[in-house]
Amino acid sequence: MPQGRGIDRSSYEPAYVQLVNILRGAIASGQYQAGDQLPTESELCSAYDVSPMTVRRAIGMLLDQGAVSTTRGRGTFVQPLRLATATFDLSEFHDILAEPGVTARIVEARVLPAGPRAAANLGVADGTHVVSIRRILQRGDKPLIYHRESLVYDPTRPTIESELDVTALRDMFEGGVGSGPKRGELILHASVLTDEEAGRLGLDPGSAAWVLEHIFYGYDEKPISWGCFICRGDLFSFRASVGAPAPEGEANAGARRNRR
Amino acid sequence: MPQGRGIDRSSYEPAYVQLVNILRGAIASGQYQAGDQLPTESELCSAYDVSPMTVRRAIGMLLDQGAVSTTRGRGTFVQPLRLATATFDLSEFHDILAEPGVTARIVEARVLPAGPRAAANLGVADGTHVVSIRRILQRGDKPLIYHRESLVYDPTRPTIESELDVTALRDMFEGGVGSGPKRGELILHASVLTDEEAGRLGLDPGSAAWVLEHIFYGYDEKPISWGCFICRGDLFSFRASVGAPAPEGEANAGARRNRR
DNA sequence: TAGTGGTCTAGACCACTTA
DNA sequence: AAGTGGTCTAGACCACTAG
Repeated sequence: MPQGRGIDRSSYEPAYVQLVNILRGAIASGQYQAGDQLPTESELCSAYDVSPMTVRRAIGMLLDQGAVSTTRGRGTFVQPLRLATATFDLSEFHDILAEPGVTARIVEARVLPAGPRAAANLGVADGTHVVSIRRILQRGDKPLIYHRESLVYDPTRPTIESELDVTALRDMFEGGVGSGPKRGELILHASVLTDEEAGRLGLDPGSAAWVLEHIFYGYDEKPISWGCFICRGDLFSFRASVGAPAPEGEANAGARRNRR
Repeated sequence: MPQGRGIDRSSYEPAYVQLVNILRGAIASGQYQAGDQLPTESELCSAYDVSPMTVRRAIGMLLDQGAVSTTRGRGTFVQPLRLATATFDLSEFHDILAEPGVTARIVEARVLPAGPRAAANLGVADGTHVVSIRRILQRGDKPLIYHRESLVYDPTRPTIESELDVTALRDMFEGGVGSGPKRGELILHASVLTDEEAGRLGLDPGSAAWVLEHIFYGYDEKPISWGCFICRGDLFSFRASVGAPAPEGEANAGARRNRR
């Protein structure tokens, strides 16, 4: 049983968060190692004088973090380090868009017949007219991201003008894409800049780049838009950690919920 | 209030899962749209005849999925689509390693003085001897991933031999890295193959590639290993979705075949 | 002040594993 | 048969938001 700490009932920190930190600390320090069994729920209940639901919630959080696994009838066991649990997010992109000096410059916006790839992805017949938008995200004069997008052309939905400024992109990350799309799929590719892309971004053709491809669907499950963000490989990378999170002594847990 | 469904107490599916599906369906169908307030917890309790904890758990899941946000004193509200909530995982790597015909071929394994980057990342003095391992992951004869790794040389820990076969890599994803490391950090870069890397992978120099860089730390918070997986950009991509997850009945059309 | 979600209690019954 | 985690109940008090 972890030593030296108990639950501080007067703390602003909920009991279940304290318990998570106690257990995670015991794992991080090697007191419980991969494969070891944690104390049973009832043991934890009596050891820390909390109710079963509180222990359950703490263990549930460790489960979500991949730190332990549970088997009904056997117990709770410390999980070994697994790369497969690592996840990457788009916070770097989001941070870029949130910066004050970042603007979007439209380099093309017109209605034209869809190419074969756009038609396939948008679920329309080859040659159907779609709205094509190309824009550069830049900080000052420095291009960061080149965005190409094709939207199904729907004259009854005049949202197009509102799609054109920076806030449209910012909203895509932060606040929602109009009220239209209900669901999106993203694919991240490694790529190398073509001549056109390199020209837009002011780099040499053949430079490393990310491509973040996206498709958005409406409530009817039909595609609304398809496009991709082409990002300088030298400016963006993705980070993740596995195992015991952040060695910083922060009491950062619990902050996962309730963003916004 | 969502219509037409109730909680089936005789189902193998827990009540809270059923409630999540009911609410998510109501959001996906547009019955509740971004910004709308969901029924309060007590309303849901009486509407579906379940206890507060069950409703709470269902809403907690929607919160984790980013589908709703909650504010104490105000209520529960449907979240708009936000790209920033998308996460990518390494399941493709994991799947590759799990395939039966995939093997690891050691192309180098020796003790040599650390270069400046390895020394810095491993936290040892420049020129300290480290174990350098380079291997190719291949399916049959086809190279998929080139892995370079440097391990701090510790004669007291003779785990080195066991690090050399396929299972060592598989375990890194699935089962854990020996019993040594406790924590790891990962960085994903977009890159372009150097001559040496291209030679190892049987591709042309300048091809697109992923580089997954990793550092593992032991219980003493000292680095144990540093290295990177260099992966063919044409074979790997990362997928994620935002908003209501893809419907069961496979309506995702062309999103699958697409590879830029 | 009324209503909301956030936390927590002290149990219960069940399915499952192990011996 | 004993012990484990998985689900669920029917409340409680609190902090916060709103009118």
